[in-house]
Amino acid sequence: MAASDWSEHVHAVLSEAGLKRGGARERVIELLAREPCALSAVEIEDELRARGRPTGRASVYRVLELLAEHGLVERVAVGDGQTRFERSQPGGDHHHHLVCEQCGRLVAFDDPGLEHAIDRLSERLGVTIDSHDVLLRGACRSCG
Amino acid sequence: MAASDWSEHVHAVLSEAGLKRGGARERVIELLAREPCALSAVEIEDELRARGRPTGRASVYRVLELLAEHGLVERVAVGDGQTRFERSQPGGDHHHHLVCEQCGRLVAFDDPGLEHAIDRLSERLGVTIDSHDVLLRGACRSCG
DNA sequence: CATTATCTGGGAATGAGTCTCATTCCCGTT
DNA sequence: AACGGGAATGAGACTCATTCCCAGATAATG
Repeated sequence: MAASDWSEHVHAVLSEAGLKRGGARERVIELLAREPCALSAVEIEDELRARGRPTGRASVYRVLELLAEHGLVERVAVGDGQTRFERSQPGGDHHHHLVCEQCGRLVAFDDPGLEHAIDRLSERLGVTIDSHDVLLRGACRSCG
Repeated sequence: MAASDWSEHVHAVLSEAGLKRGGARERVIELLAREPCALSAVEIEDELRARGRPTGRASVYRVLELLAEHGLVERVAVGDGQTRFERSQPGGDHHHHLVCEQCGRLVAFDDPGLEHAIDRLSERLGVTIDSHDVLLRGACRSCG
């Protein structure tokens, strides 16, 4: 899904939900569309200000919350005390992350074996799993 | 590993590292030894005060940091804005958690299949994995 | 028991995230 | 094009976990 497709998809979903448009929303969506890397609310606020489009903190958090509610972004926790957000893949596809302890870079990956193991786990434990997160810590290929 | 064994192990490791003893340290260690469930620093501070052994906030955080550095406790992030800590198992054994979205309870589990999937992943991606976290969100057996 | 490095705790500082509320904006209706 | 009401926005106060600072207490050692 290209950035522009994602952004169109977002607008379609939000309009479908009967929501109006607004400057702050457009700006945050546009930024997320162009920067697929996981961004924190603070980074988004700073980046928008740096681009000469200052946007209220409350609005940034509101937009992120709204997008998350509609499954349009995913929260990514990498263990620094901040919540990061990145646009989610279509069709329920999702990936996880490796945090490189040397360079701090975030490496995305997906793995059917891992997903399968989690599915089986759900049955074994007799619980319902709505969602899951996996975070690896280590050295990325360049640093390892 | 029984609680008392863990507590002895902790004292052995810290003494080996040439550290002195102190009241705050003893109190936090004792509490963690008896309550294997993942506790946050705030909960620890409150619980100690409730037991009539008030302990400075800074000391609680310092002890937890110290124990974590020596691999004696593990940080558990469940996505509320707090870091939780629980005594770590011997021999590198470890488990993961399911957060019940209904009752908020934390359910611990382990799964060789999951660990295996992560091991293979390391090879497939060509990266070194030092540690990993898995967090499931869903409904526990009583709520599901 | 003197010495000294370590430990402790009160409180101020920090920083992410939340809340409030007055103002502004969008958009269907007139 | 003007209107009206609900939605969206933003400034800043606020919460709350965590960190920092520093002066005073304490444990181990000789």
